[in-house]
Amino acid sequence: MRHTKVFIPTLREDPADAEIVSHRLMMRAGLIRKVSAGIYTYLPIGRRVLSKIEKIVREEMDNAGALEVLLPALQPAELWQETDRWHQYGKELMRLQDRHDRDFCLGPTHEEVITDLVRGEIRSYRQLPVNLYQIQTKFRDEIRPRFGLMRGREFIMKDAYSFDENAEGAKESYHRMYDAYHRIFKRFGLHFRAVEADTGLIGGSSSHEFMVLANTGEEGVASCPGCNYAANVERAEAVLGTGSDQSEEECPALKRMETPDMKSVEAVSGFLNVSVAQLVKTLLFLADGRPVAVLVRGDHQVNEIKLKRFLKVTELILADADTVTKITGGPSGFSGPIGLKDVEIIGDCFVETMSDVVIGANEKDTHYLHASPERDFKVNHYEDIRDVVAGDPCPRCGQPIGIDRGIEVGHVFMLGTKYSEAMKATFLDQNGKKRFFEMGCYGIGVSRIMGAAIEQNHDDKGIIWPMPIAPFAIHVIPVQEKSDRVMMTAELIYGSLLQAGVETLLEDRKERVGVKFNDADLLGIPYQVIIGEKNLHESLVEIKNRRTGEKKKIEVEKVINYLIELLEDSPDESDFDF
RNA sequence: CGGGGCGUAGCGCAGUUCGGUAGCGCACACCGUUCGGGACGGUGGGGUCGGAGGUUCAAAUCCUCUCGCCCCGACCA
Repeated sequence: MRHTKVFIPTLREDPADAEIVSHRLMMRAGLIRKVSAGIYTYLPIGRRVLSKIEKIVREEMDNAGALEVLLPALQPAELWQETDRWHQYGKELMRLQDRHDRDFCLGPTHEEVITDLVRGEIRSYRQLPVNLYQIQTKFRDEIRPRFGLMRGREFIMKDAYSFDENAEGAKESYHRMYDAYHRIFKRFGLHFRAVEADTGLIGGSSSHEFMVLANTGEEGVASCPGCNYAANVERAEAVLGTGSDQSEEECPALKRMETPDMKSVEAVSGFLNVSVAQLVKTLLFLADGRPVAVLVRGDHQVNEIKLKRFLKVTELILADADTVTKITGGPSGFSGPIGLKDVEIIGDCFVETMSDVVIGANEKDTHYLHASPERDFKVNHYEDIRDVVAGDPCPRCGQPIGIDRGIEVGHVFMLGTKYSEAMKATFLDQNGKKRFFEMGCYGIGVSRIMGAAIEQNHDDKGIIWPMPIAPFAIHVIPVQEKSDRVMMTAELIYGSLLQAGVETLLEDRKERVGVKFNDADLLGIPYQVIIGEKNLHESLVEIKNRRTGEKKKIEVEKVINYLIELLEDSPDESDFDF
């Protein structure tokens, strides 16, 4: 396409309200515009990228035997009342009423609608399994939409739902989707990991998240370099490695120590000149209103999801300063397990292996030295309740694991019969017996992928698209638009590429080169063909690799074949050799 | 919902402390020069200062209410 015929309103300056890099670059490169918080318009280039993403998703879903449908975004309350999610979903559900005051919502997800469809149409095990998917706009009234496309109130998602006659079949469907997701993300040309994940509100027995790795990601991803273990840090098991035990040396007697104003772990460790790993911090929580003391090593973090699961509570709040004093008798910052009364004490497993530690004394400006679990204080339960950290042993093979940041772009769940039971969705099995469908659901955040791809692939000049989802493959840039020779060559190359089926953008604006080059780098089309008078005198044009910045001069007659070969050879970002 | 910040031209901002009738840069239109990394000169157009109410001779500026946006937190595919 010709630049002057496509609407690409680039911005010279960063928009004031865009914080993260993908948001800034999508605004600047003219991919999106904001309409309201968490609500965006996709401009032509943005829409092209979405189409690329959708095309790959469709091809792989179709290959995996899923069938595309389109479910309504506007959904009646009755369906949601059947599963009780009309209430459970809370304020995140966008609700509205029609002119007769009947309740509706804008779908944040489609389990209810799809289950309603299937229960009405599928009667026999002979019709199973079935997997239906759609690419559609979803609505979630987020507490706080943020990060541009990363957390919108309206966003585009591919969701698929599988229905099987039994658990084994459901497992098979799940694995088919899991494999399809691997192919999809590989084809996008993105670095990603599939990780074990928490099932959250959707429920079900098993689930994996697909994370695009980027250091701006919101999620922590623990993964093992030695085996294929990978998990969301929310869920990753923290295990004791060999050698984590302290020496058998006798621990000296407990000793009180003045620690004036030393409230934080770092302050105490600095003041006493001991490592933070020699401290045990005590955090007070209110678990459904009940006070609980939690012990973890000074440099470890309490994992509230694990703790919640262990305590089997729905609400877990870190106690405020007043509550701490009420529970422990001492000021916040000096809490410890010694002398705590009427409080359940949960210790992280690692604490059990420690001895001779520093702990708070539940008294202003005081800590204890040389404390040892069991000898000096009692712990009711030892449990894995902390976040894993880099270097922790892999729970499968024991090698030290690494922690990366990731952006969740896909999630697959085994749902079991949660929805089919709630909605009485049954079929007849071989014996003519009614059974509930075994379900699975599978989501891909289509619009979020666009943002995640940019988070992972950009530099200070702009976007660097992986070829498979780039809006165009080649950007043809004539330098001097007044030169007939330059313009004719540009038109020739542009025309030939189009004829060869290569998606090409021709820079045909009357702008200075600086503007053209800077906008080209901002747009991030993988290869730029730069046509200038100087090189043309020697019948050469220049090809610039946007990712590496590498430039190569090629003879005009050979450039089309050269580019076509280049595109065939480099389907993704990991393969950019000339 | 709690904490912090911001709404002035399409975009980025100054002006608000201390009231005096709105400005800068970019962008846009036209003319000329320039032209392989965001040019220069000239001319020109564009504003209910987020909205409502109030105080005042006079309000972008002070007061009250309200709407919107951004960031942190709790929460979440």
